[in-house]
Amino acid sequence: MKDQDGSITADDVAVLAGVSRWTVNRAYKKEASISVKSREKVMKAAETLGYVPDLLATSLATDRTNLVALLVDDFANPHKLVMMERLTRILRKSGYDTLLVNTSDEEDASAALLNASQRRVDAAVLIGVSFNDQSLEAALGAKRVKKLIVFARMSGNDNTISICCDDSASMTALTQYVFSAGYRNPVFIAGPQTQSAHLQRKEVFLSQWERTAGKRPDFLPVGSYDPKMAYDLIAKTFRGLAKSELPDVLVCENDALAMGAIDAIRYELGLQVPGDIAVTGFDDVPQAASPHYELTTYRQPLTDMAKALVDVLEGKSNSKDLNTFLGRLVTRESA
Amino acid sequence: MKDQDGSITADDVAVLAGVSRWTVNRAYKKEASISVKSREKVMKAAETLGYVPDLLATSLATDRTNLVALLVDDFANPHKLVMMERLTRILRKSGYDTLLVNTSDEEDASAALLNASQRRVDAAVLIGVSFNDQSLEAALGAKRVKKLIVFARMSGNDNTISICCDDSASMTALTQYVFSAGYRNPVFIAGPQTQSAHLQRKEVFLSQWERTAGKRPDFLPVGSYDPKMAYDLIAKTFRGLAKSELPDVLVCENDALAMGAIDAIRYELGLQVPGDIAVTGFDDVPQAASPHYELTTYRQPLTDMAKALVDVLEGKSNSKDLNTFLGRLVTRESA
DNA sequence: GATATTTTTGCACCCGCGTGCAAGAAAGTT
DNA sequence: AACTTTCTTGCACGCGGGTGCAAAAATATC
Repeated sequence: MKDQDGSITADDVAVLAGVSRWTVNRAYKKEASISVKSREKVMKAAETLGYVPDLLATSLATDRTNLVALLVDDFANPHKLVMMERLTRILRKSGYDTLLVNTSDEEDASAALLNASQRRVDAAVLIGVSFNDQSLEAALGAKRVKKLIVFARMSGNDNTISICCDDSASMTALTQYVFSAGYRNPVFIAGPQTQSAHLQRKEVFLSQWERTAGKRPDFLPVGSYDPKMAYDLIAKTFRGLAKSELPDVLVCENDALAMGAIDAIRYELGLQVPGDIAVTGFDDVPQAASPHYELTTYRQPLTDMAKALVDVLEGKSNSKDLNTFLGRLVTRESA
Repeated sequence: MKDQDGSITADDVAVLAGVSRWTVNRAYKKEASISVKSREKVMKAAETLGYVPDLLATSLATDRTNLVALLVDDFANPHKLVMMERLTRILRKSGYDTLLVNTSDEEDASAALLNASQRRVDAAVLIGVSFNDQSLEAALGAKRVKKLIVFARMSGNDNTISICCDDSASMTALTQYVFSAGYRNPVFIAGPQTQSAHLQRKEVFLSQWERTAGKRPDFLPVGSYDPKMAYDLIAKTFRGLAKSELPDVLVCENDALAMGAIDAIRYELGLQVPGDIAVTGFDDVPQAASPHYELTTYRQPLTDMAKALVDVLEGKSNSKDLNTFLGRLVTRESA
């Protein structure tokens, strides 16, 4: 029995179909020169044998794996789950599979990256946050990685393609909304301050607000996009302050921070949201819609961004301006 | 230049080191018979050239990819994020990479699965929920998948290895806790009722409670492990009922449902948790600890389970009793 | 110093499929 | 019918490395 080890090769199909192995493979190639008869014979034989072409061998021969490494380092943020779902689904639709690489452990990050490159991924997509320059550099150092893409985040590195929504436009919209809603004393809750790949939300908000309201707001950087961390920091920072010393709105860099903020305001400061302090987020994670948070936030056009990613992978990305995606402000009760 | 296309092969290293290609490869094999001198020469040459063995070629030759497909179909449950983090990290530590396969789209599920098998994954790990029998069957049909593992869930299929915590023990503990806390009128909030791979929590709870309190509780099946769905169903089911008609505790199959339940109780029924209706969950997702939920729940020993998974992958799993992991009850304010 | 052992190394062939080219078959021309 | 042109097909060789065995080198034995 040929298939006793469970693997049927093109050769097996070839003998059954009465053609050569190469004809078998041609049958699977869309634009191959092969007669309809042969293709049918092959396909029928393939079906009865349960043959499927081996992607390993194909990849080795073509130097194209149709594999994308997705580097994630921040599993505390529920938005990552949303991104993963969207990316894997859309990538799959275009024929790509996703290698999930956990880079949350600093030590293992470069090893994991090296490993992915040894698998000759067609591209590495970073949806992490605290990618310090070493990690990025390591990624670039792995020559085998043909493309390095920073997703949903700007990149300062030239060897990198970044696909993200227009932080400037989005934060401007948010700023205007917050201002016109009557808030006058905001504090910006920022995430980790990274160098290579970062968000511009803080800068945009601070300068936009200054331009609009005349004074530059304070900001509070949280060590990571973790609701708990935001909770603790906000509790620590604002506890015991008089009403007049408190901000009237916390503009948070994303929903993870915003949810921590809301909890802290309610359960540590004993205040109302939005009555005493309003809160805004960014991302529109599923939980943001819960009646408990009712978070005013900004939803990125993830599907479009993912499609742009596919275009980049297939080399048909027209230009470099992939940082101008526009999402939409989702206004709820929290501000 | 050899490396103009970015790929240095063992041959390149061989000429630099002045040995044959085979000696180069031997240098990378731990128990290979090679003189220390040669190994050093090779390693030095490899380093200056930046050589790393190609995993694609290795996999093809050895029929071992060190790749595990992780099939996920339920991205609404934050616990999935926790599992993914844990699994990817521990698998990586043992030399495995993870292929993330999104099977949430029913149509694409089998295609995705087929694709994974074409990559000759060493195993497919299901951490999904609504795997109906077709999906499972499809997975088994893909001969190339050497092992099929159902993680954190029982499997009725014999060709499948299931690694999960002891639903019986855990739910018994939970039942006892709830009963001794004085609750007498529980309703069980169940997830989708699947066949092949399912949880036994409902059955265990119902029978345990019957044994303890004398009467079999009602249960409410939710279409998916989605907080929103649970929210809507609970709102619809209990709205307008008199206090006496309401349960005093909702025992939920997992935290996702429990969080939806809590929100519904508070924001739709206008009642207190746990004052009017208490709630318990299962999984101990990060959000369960938030002051808003303070959810009493049960934490599975994910790390141990992941390690057991590695044992299975490496073929050194002693027996079939991988369903007896014990977690611990985490008691908080919600019940 | 010659022979027997053991260690190290090289090599042919294989994993499953892709590419470019040349031979063979089919279709089109006059 | 003989000859072109076009379509199909087969094949050598390559992708990068693993395996088992035999030749070569190093070491041990008497």
